[in-house]
Amino acid sequence: MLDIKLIREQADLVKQRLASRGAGDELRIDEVLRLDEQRRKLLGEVEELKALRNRVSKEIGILMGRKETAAAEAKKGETRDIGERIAALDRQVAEVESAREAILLRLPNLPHSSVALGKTAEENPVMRTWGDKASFGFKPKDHVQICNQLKLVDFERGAKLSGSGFLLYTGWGARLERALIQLLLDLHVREHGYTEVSPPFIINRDCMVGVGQFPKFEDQAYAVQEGKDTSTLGKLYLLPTAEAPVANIHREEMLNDTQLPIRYVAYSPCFRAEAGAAGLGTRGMIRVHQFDKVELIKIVRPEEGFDELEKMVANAEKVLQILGLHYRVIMLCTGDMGFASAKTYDIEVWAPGQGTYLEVSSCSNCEEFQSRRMNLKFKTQSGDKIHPHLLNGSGTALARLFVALLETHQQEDGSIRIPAPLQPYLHTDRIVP
RNA sequence: GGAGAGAUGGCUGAGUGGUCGAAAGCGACGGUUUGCUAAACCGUUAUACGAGUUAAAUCGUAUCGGGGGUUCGAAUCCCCCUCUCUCCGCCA
Repeated sequence: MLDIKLIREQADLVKQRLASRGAGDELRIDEVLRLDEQRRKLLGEVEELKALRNRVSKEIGILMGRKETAAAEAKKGETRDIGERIAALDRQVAEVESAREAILLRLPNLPHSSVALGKTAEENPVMRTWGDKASFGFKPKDHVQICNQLKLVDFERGAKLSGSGFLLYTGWGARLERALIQLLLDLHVREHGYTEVSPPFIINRDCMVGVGQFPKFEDQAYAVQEGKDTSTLGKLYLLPTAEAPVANIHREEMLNDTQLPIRYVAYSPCFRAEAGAAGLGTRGMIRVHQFDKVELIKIVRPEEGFDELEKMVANAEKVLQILGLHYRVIMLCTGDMGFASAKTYDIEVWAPGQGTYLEVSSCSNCEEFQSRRMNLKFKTQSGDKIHPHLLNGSGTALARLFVALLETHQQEDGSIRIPAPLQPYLHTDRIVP
């Protein structure tokens, strides 16, 4: 959520930076300002009436104490109708306030000044690449062929269980997936200093609003119901990313400066309805409704936010480096950035069988956009209470990593060479037909 | 799922209709005293929104788990919900 004070005081700046996203959000600013002004005007009126009521009530109390009942009754008559006027004004305030809130919750974050201007993904600058595209002395297969031949994933039966876009990992495939999760968690915990957490996979609405997933992208989530009746529960949702629960761990809290920076790493499955992407548009494991991911979350002082973002990207890159996978890091331009982010780097891994780069990580600094939504603050050394920066990054998504790994390390004989760091987890150096 | 108990400021905990934003204690912070430390003593110690100011000061409103109601007035009475604890049932 954007700071309403910033919108009030620097409306032109806010409009200009929203406009750089190219989604037309700047057109809502004047409406916000109008509602905000209306709200303050109504607040002034109703608070004045409440002050009057409080004053008279207090006098009545004193009169009652002195047993001057008649005088007290007279005063009651005086204030009786004030209550109705207050109630009416309160309703108006609530209306205006929720209209204002509805827009504010749907306005995306302002892109950071260091972000490249652009409209589409074509304009995302490449920051760096690592390694080289794998070359083969034979015709490389794509991951679907490999999975079928080595019986790593049973696509048909996955669809039988849950529908298209759900995967059934089998045999070495299931073991490989588990080994990767373990490797990634250990890497970030032991070498990068993150604290491992394991969140619930079913989360409430507040988590979704807190990270900016809701209300704008409500149709992307799977809502769950308990049995027949959810009337008293409110809706719960399958997490689209571990970011949603983990970033919310300290929601509504006042942290101490000494607690920062906080770094969490979590494994979770991720559930994406992908509404509007009928049939998902891709075959195999590239785009599915459920995939595993190891997620990185940081809560940091604002002045450290962008340094910590660079470190987070480096942490995610390390995953690909130790697995010997060629990748590139791109910066998302203003037009391609996600809703909550002020600055985002994507890491794209090379998948030889696809002949394309696949996004396996997206690392963002959301600045205080999310911490304001979730009322998360910390007390600085000088005693100020301010919102910390919240960062999230994939470290990394698994399904596509799985694809790149198979396609990169496939051998002419149909086997898969397992990179050394993964071998202790999988207890083999090769997956053979 | 059933029965009961509870939710108050950073923490413990008092408060069953009227100067209660809230006693007391602890903690924290500032000060005095002190050879040093400790102790003692004095003081300060919530958040949000709005008005105000260059900035403060200051003023107003709201907040005692959340929402609604009764009343001139609610931490206190009524209703609904959530969560925590204890016991029973069920269960991995």
